[in-house]
Amino acid sequence: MNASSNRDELDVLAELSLDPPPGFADRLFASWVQVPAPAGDLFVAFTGAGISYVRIADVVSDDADVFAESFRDRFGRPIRPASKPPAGLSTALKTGRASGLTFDLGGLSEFEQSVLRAATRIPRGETRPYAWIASEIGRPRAVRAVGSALGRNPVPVLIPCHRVTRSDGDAGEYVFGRQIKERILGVENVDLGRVRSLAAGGVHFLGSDTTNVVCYPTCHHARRITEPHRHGFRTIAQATAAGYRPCKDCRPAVTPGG
DNA sequence: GGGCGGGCGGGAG
DNA sequence: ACTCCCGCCCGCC
Repeated sequence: MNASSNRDELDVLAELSLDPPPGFADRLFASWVQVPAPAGDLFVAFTGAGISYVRIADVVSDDADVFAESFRDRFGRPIRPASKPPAGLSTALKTGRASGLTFDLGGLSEFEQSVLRAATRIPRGETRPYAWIASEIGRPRAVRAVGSALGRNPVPVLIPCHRVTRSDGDAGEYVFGRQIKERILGVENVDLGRVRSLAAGGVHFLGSDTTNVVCYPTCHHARRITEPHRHGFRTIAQATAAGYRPCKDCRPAVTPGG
């Protein structure tokens, strides 16, 4: 290596560092914001493609540096504070609905993405069993795999995997621990204890004999059924045999075993 | 009501 | 490629 070729290489490097293409920094760096949410402050990371990573500040760490470092560990990419939150975030937090948000879920498998998409369809104040997700995505026996996929949800709270519970009314596992899951569901006004006591009595679905529609117990329609018209069912098969049809909103699933 | 086997995607060898 | 193992499960003994 002689002096002149060394000179050329330096020129090339200098050009790279002095003249970055427009938007280069924005493509290199992801962005983060801290926003208040009903269940506590959220750190939200996003790229040009959408929201890619969420942690609950109080639960993991209030320290933004810790969040930024965990993002870099996971995605191998730098991140810096954003001047404004991604479009639709404040609305999504107010309504508890993820529609209107764009997520960057690159790196997840098709199966995982379809599981997360199904989870976004669970309204605030309601829950669905893991088996419901499995049924929604056309893989009715992949119930446990659904749990595994939800366990890898990079954007918890915004994609509400906390609204997926065990069919016996137990909250089930959660990235941040089951206590946090129960706390968030409490904030969202879900009465899990009621689901649990119904399930303990063998009731997984509620129907109204005025509409002949059968729902999950937390469905907003089920909650409006007055006591004299309320009928419990162990399985959807039993409900349909009794002349009920599945609710079009909560779409109770015919479970493989029942 | 706890324990057990069925079920299935993903990651590690 | 194939096997083994693990996981936010489910329903039946």
